[in-house]
Amino acid sequence: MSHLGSIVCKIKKLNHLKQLHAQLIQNSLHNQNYWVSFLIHLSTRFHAPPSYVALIFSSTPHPDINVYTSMFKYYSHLNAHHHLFSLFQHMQASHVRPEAIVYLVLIKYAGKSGIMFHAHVVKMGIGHDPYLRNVVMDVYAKYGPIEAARELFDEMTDRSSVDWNSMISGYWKWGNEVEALRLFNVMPERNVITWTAMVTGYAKVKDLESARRYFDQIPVKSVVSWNAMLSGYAQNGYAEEALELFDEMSNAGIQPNETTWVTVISACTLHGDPCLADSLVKKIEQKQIRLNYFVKTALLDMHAKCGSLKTARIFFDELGEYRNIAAWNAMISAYARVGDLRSARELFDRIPVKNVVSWNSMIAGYAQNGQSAIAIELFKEMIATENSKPDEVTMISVISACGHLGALDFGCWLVKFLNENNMKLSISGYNSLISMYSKCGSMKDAKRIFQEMEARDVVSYNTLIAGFAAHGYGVEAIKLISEMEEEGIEPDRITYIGVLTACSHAGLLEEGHRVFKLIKYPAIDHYACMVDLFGRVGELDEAKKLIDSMPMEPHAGVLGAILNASRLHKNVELGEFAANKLFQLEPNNSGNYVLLSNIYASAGRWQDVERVREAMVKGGLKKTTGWSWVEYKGKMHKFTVGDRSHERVDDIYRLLVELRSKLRRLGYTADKSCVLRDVEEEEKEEMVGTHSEKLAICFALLVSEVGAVIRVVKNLRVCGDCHTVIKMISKLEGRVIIIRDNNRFHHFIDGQCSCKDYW
DNA sequence: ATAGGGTTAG
Repeated sequence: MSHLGSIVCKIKKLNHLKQLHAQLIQNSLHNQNYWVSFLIHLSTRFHAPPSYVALIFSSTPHPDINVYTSMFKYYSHLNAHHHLFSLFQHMQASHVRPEAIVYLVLIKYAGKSGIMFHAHVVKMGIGHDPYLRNVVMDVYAKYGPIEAARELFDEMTDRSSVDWNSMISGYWKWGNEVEALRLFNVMPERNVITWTAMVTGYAKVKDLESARRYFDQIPVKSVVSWNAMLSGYAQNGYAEEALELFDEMSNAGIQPNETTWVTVISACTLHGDPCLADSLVKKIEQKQIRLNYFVKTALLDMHAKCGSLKTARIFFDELGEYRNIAAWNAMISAYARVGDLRSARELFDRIPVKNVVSWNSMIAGYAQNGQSAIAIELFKEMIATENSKPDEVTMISVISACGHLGALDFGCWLVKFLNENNMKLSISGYNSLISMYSKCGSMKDAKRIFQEMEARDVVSYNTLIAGFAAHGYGVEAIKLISEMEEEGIEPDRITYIGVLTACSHAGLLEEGHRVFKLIKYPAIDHYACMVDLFGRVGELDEAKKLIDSMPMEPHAGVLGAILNASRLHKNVELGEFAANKLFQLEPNNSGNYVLLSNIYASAGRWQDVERVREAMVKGGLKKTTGWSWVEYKGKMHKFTVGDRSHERVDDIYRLLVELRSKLRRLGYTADKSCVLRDVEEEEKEEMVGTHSEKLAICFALLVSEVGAVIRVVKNLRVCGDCHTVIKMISKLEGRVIIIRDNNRFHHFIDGQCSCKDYW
């Protein structure tokens, strides 16, 4: 027994705990309630793995209330709420009568669902226990309704500072700054916890000056106060201030704890400076502090974001059983960030219990790596899964994916979903809607959302301007500059790129020039826009002059604008100049070869056309063929060249044949391009749908029998043949057709396209 | 025993 005593004295680590356990088994004491609750208590402190703790518990023949209480605390520590409830049922089945302390732990840690035990507490007549009473009130204050907390608070005749502090934090939590401040001012006795709650509260509403003012007034700061201020800076993006405060803290002789390290590591991550991160890791190693899984997860994330993915993975693997949901999520988003969706998905599928961030990381991963359709599929899976409710971040990713596909029907369904689930959007949420509507070709809705917003930021304006630019609404884009200045929002680099692009697409030379002069320090992209503007309206000399006057070397954007202008205005010499430079800059871009060969073709220089084509083949380049999409009843349909995989393929090809005879009857036989040529030359049905665009257009026609507007959305260039088909459909059927081609929109009405320089 | 601080997603 004295040997046991010496072991108990030495317990400081998980290993010592296991030694004690082994010793207890030797002495046959391992299943006695006193020792079991002691072991579980230590397991909580030393972060023992769940499997180990479960083993200790299950080998106890008749666990008493103390054992259960220790287990409740252990599971609370792990955030394993589901275990709490099954354990409570287990306890009731074993006829162990719950005491106040059990309810306290249950209510406190089971969070929102824990409050259902309030009724038990009242029924058992222990509702006046000062600790339990505070916990009930605190849970109401945290999870709502806060009015219920206030009722309990007002009923109390003997309020402690703990009760006051719970109410103040509660009001902050619900964004009620006024009431939090009022209680702070009238409470009889404030302590360091009260002050720290105020610091956190102000940091939460991004009022860091007030937060700092309260922080400076704290008579005796605790390490938690320092951590609160540090995290206030870090969470609001002030990495430098956080690191400065950390120095101040060290100078004041305050020992950082694990939470401090987690906050400081996240500040370094935010700073994105690998050297800084390295020096921090060394500092931590020097101090030989014990790293809990929180710190390890923060380090994992730091390496994933500004170090190496390999090191991050090492941390992830090392965490083993302690791996928490944040570690899984950090690793998934790390893989997604570098485009390794397979590794990301592999981890995602292995997560034991996913949370909303897991779903969001994976959905955003797909959305940001050009897999919009899969992103939407995963979202549908998410809302069909129990216990996984999407939040604003989810919706922003899905709305963005929807915009990339141009799926307007599904976009409208998402808006309905937002309303039905009472989801409030922040400015960025509204911005994503503006972008989605613009990309789906519905500027009316984009404008409506913009006007409905209570407050806008620079991104709201930039998004709407980019939409106007894509649709060729130049005047509207220019107007927004003055509107944003009236609202007190400063235009930035992106704003001017948008407005200049809009001027360019609308052919507004003078207006664009005036806007260009407003820019204090034009960036290279602004020059590219101006070159494009000069080029499109045919002022090729001015464009060339601007390039020569630029203070920087022209990049691919500038030269691409010149090449495109040379094609539009059939200028061989300038085209050759730009193309030769572009071949050096972007050897793998087949588009430049195609443009140059088009220029030669328009000048009738067929030998040169052939030469460019040969050079392209020699360089191993192929003209890229792509996919076209059409949305029908919220589902996207994808087509490619000669595609016969669609379920309504027979209908589609029949429609194409009908369209062909209709065109022929009306005398459209010898247009240089046209569908007819394909058929008559080859006399094969497969050739009818040589281009994916044609198939997509026909499908659109087939499915939108009622609608007046057909939206065809695609990523690649519309070929001459398709252009003819589109024109004919719009004329024959009297429909408006909107095509997204090269990220620009072309509105076809009565066989006319709104863009002057389009084909 | 009860109140204040921490990692992950757009």
